[in-house]
Amino acid sequence: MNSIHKHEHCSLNSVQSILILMAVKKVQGILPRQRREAAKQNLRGQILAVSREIIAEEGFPALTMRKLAEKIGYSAASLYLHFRNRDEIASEVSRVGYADLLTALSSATGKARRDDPAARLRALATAYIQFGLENPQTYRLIFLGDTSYLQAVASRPDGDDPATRAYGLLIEVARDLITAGFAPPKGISRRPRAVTPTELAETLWAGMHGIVSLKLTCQQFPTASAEIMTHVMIETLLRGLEASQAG
DNA sequence: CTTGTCAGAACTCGGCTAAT
DNA sequence: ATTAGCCGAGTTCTGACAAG
Repeated sequence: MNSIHKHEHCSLNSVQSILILMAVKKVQGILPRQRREAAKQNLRGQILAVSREIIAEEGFPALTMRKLAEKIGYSAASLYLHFRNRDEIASEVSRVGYADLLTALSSATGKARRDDPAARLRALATAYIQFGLENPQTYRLIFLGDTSYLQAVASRPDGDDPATRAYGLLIEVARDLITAGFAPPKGISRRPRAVTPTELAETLWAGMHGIVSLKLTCQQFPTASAEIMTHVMIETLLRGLEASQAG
């Protein structure tokens, strides 16, 4: 017995019957499609979650399609219904990694006084280095691995790009430092000019990245703790900038 | 009947190793 | 030093199956 016949036993007028029929059609037609889509999204999320787990525990090279499939209880072939290839999974995991980094940096700089760029730089550098050391496999994936994943994140059609936003946060701090008078010496060339926020930001990033990557890749060296290195790097840099301002 | 999902088989490729 | 064979990995093809 179909839905129409069921409703014929009720004392309903024709308009009500049509409305109910439409509702039934909606439940039959659209809701299952929504359910399927929800299930698909759910599985996609599960694939990404397990991928992150594998990368966090064993590193990116350990993320194989067969291992991933085994862990989620499907065949390797099924993974290709949800992702174009392994690179697309890696790009998506990278994007989540950048998003986590952005959250850490935003949270740290947000706690510092807005009108104190030196304090914001200290907070940002500390958070960055702490993130790298506490999430070594994620850091390796997004900054020490294949740079094409960064490009993939930056060129997403939906514009969801936490990598560029994190970079923008660093440039913002650099700009505030310059505005506040923390200007590096001009004159590395014959035609002196003021350093740009981008140049200062990239130099700062090189220092922070240097500490994290040395700590992750070289167990014996450096011997100084990351905490000491961060402190010395930032304070030396700030004093240098202040001195250049005075001179 | 159509559509979407799944798994098994097979293909291709790169890295490693033993034999020559 | 070179080559053949093996192995593991990513990917594709194809047919079975279930849901609508």
